[in-house]
Amino acid sequence: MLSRITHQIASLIEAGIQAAQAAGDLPPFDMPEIVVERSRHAAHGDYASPVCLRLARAARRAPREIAAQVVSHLPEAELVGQVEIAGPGYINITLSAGWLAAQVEAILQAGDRFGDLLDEERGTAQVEFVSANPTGPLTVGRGRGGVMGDTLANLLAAAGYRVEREYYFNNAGRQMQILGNSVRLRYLELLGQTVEFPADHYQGDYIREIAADLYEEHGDGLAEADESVFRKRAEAVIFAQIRATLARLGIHFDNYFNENGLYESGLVWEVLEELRRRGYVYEKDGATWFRVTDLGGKKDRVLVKSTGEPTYRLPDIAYHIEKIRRGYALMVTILGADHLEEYPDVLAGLRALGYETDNVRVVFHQFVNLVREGKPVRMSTREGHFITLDELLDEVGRDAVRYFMLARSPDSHMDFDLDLAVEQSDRNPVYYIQYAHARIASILRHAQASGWDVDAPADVALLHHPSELALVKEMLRLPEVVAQAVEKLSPHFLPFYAHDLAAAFHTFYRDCRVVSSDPADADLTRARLRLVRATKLALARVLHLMGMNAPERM
RNA sequence: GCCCCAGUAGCUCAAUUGGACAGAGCGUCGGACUUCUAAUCCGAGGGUUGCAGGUUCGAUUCCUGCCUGGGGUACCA
Repeated sequence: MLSRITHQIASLIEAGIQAAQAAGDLPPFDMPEIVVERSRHAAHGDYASPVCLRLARAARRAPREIAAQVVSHLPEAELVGQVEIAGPGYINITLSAGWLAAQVEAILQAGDRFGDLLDEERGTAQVEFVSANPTGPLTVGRGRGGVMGDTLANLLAAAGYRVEREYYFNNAGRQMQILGNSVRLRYLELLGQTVEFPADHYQGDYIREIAADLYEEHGDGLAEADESVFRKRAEAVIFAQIRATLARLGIHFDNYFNENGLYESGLVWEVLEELRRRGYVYEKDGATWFRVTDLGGKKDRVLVKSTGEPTYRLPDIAYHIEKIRRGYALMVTILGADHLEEYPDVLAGLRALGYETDNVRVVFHQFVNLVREGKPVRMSTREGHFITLDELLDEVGRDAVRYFMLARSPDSHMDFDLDLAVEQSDRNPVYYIQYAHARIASILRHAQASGWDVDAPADVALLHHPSELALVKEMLRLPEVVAQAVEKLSPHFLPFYAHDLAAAFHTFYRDCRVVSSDPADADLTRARLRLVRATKLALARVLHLMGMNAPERM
């Protein structure tokens, strides 16, 4: 009943084409892909298919003639109201008012699972995101990846996958040593020693804070301690901070995977040996190189430095193999644009080792530019002057951060204007959407206070006002939007849809009074209560998919 | 130099992977609260989709070249 409308219409058209061919009214040809899309203009009905335009060549007929044959053989269907042939040969379909009204009950029945794609059985999907090493507070850029990954995970769950969220990190490595040493040097400063603080060390105030805490606890007792003591403390503190920041955003992980595990299990070295055995590895200048050029890559890359340490490409290949072995149906990694160069090499490595990579997907997002007073804010973790994700949350709040981070296509560079976000907070699109939800809650409270039973059954066939039907149509788009966002791994469709849905409700609110004091309208009131309850469900679902709150009052 | 992403209304961004007349928000201008929340609604204005070619029934979308901005081009992650 709630399967996607585009699918339903496509199968009707396909049946129409087959019937026309069987009757000899259309010549035989291979069935094309039946494209069905939502009409952009009201004059073109609700849904349209340009399929007859594409058939012109194969059928050797004018598109309009083909369309006429298809339409005359179209099977009967409840959801179809009116069918028209228009323009060069489009088939335009207007949904039936009665069917639309009846969908209100279907939505209520689906409850908080409305929007789910129920038609397909899928396995487990894994989404790996954020994955920042614990060297400092999360940046705003990580926030974008975090929000995108978490929302994609929600979407995949709605699309029928079981979902695991994973955070991949490395607490060994050179960066962590520098971190530990940074804290150690700040600590020694507190003991009154004069130290030279290298430029490539972490400059941020958070380093001094960790050092100060250690000083408070141990006095000068750590004066002779080595870097690892400070590193362990820094890692614990920073990781706790990172988790706290993510929790503020509503992000929680099922699994934290430490890169160390790949060394402990020996997988990293197995991968290297297997690549070597297959002839993709050679030695040069004391380092071990990956012959990516033989695999269609642009440039050979170092896998193991002359120091004996692997570069990140090698463990990254091993990590993907580890994931593949876990048997996921789909693996999605969210990465910033700075990984664009690396990732093809990882995939090439997997293929070279004989792994299928069709279900390994990666989503790159472009950088977030923070803008303050019209000027870009340069961000560098190392140099220590940056706006942290925490500070952004302080200023703007979770719902707005999530909304803005989502409301752009991943490919789009994002300017996040801090002044604007704060200054305009009461005119925020976030509030427009949440207000629709709160308004419905208010209507329901009002109805109850006036003695209505908001759970009472009703005859939804009474819903036929254009604004009522437009609202139902808008709600029925949700499964399409979920499907589209999952297909393209692009969560930005959600905020746009949420806005459209809220707009449809606000228009309905203007045109149709829900709770009437006229006894003659009692049945209509009951029907409209059903409608707004369904709308409230749909709005809440979209907001929750985006990880935002659906407030009862504002 | 080479690679990737972007270039669409004054600003920030969409556009159902090639479909009909390119759409929203913000900003500007003008209207609507004695009625379930005006954080709302209605209307107006705003465009040679960076430029030039090409592919076809049809291009913001695909191809070629150029221009501008961002990122990358590490034995850093």
